Amino acid sequence: MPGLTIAQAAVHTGLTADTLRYYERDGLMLQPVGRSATGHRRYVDRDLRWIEMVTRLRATGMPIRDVRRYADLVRRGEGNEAERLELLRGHRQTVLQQLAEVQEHLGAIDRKIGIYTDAVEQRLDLERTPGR
Amino acid sequence: MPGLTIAQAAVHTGLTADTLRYYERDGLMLQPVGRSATGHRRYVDRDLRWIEMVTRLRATGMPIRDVRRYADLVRRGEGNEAERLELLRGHRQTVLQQLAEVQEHLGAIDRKIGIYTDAVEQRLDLERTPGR
DNA sequence: CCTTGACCTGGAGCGCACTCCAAGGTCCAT
DNA sequence: ATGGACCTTGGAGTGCGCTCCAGGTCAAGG
Repeated sequence: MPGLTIAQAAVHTGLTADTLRYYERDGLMLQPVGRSATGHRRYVDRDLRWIEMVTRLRATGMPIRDVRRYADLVRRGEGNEAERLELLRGHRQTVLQQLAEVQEHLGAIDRKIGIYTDAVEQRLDLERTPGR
Repeated sequence: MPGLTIAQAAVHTGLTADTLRYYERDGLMLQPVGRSATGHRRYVDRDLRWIEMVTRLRATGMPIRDVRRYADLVRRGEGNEAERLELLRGHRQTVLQQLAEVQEHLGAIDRKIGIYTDAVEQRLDLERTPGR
């Protein structure tokens, strides 16, 4: 019987079995995952590669609803590459902006860390030379 | 009457008035925001600067509960700089890791964008030279 | 034969971070 | 002094993305 069980797919993708079922229910898969004779899901390569893409989109902050829109486009087959491109490029811009924002905020936090580091070192110095 | 009204503070901080009240209720402020004679909040400089720090922590993904822990430390006054440092440094590491992860995923998405760009351009070429 | 355990489904529940609302008081320009 | 914008509180509601659960099927091992 080819393909991975849902538990194996969970390990492989780093998601939980619950999340895999949820993604499928929610229309994020390109097609329903195949089933064994007894109705158990079998994840084949194509499924796993698609889940990897979904994971990348999610990990970069794309909402489920937009992942579904993308899945819808891919599912419809060739001919809408321009639309897919627009969606991905839009997402790219969003991510770049977020990255820049986070980096700026992190810079400010780093400066704060610098201040506390100085304060703590000064305290240590004082302790090292007691009697003021 | 000194300080900004909640509406003005909202504009200044980029948060909503509701969120400002929520932050205060949830223990994220260093002390309760001052009030006018009639009980309306007045945000002074110190409040606004603290909210900016909170915003930076939130924007870099720190959960409310950790911001509150940090606020608790600062509220307790001098002497726990080492603890604050530990909290901020821990957060810094988390953020750096996230940034790296997002950048890696974005790289993969960029490669996908490249593929679609090629596909779309090829389609355009075909249209430009009809009758294959 | 019986238990164990992996899987199934539909649906409820949860944690997070807000966001909104009702009912009422305040401010101020005309 | 009146209308309308703004503020107060406590508490309920929302959207997101899972996460968990009950009750059931099925196959394999002891």
